[in-house]
Amino acid sequence: MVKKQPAIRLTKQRQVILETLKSDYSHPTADEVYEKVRHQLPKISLATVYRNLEILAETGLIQELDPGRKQMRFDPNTHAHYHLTCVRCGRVEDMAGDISESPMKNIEKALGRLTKYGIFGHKLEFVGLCSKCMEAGYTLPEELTVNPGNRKEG
Amino acid sequence: MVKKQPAIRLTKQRQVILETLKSDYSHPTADEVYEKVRHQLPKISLATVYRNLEILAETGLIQELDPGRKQMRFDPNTHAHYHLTCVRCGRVEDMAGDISESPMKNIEKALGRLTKYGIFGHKLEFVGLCSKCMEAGYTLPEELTVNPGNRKEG
DNA sequence: AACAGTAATAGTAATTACTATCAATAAGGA
DNA sequence: TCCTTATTGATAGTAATTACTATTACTGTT
Repeated sequence: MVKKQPAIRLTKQRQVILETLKSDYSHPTADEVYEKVRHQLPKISLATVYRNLEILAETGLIQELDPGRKQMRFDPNTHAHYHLTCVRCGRVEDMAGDISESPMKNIEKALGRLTKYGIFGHKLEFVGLCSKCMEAGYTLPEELTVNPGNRKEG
Repeated sequence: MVKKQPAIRLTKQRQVILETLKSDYSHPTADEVYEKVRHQLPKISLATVYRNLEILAETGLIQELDPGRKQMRFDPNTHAHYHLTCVRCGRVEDMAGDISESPMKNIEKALGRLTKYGIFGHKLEFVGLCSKCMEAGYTLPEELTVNPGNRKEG
């Protein structure tokens, strides 16, 4: 006898949140989604947006991104792909072209043996300044001694 | 006439924070550093610890890590190296062996041309369960459709 | 050694990005 | 339509960090 799992209801709010995100490839934050959704549902609560983004991500309908800043971002594209994050403004873009997955998978396997971790994936983020930030006069840091992905962003 | 930049004073607090971290390769969080430092300086303020960790990281004496969780971590090893994060307990380890940097550098260059970003680095994190979490009975997620680095950690 | 200028500190309030709680509401099957 | 319970809006709470402020203490100069 398998316990029946709770049905996921298709509420108006959930529907609008999903539709809004599905047409937005800017990798918005939760509050950006909230602002957009409010045009259609002015009374929606921010908590509802957070709750539904989490549920939609768990269901696999959207992807939750953690670009190494304080805010999560959300992506309607659920295929495995890499992102590019601007260290200054936080903009996130899809990576053009594709980096082959297989050599990384081999590295994962070797690592699992070496470290006794159960490795199940990796996260690869390229960081830099987007063209807008460069146009605004921001420049690349001159000297780099450490993995720049770990630098503090402005 | 170049404006003289403010001198960075070597206070007792700063000294103890640096020494404490330099002998701690567990990649501690700010509050873990705070607890350790308090043994020597019971009256030190948490804000002082945060402030100094930031300054030390900016100065390049230590490295600030963002392992994709809510808390920053700190590393006395300022050489470029990769880390391994447990998605469950947040433990961070140095990656054993070395992954060659050069192919990644080539990818960075190609990406810069493609995207018009000023790419200056990348961040590569392997994620999984550490041996302790596996011993405690936690298992790897069965099905993965997306880049697992973006999954919500428990 | 006394002084001036200012970097740094302790203590605490404020902020940010969520996350939990809970009474009221509304899907969706019987 | 009725009933069960998933979901909602409103708001309080939380964790990690950051800002603020009065006070303290270096450091170079007399």
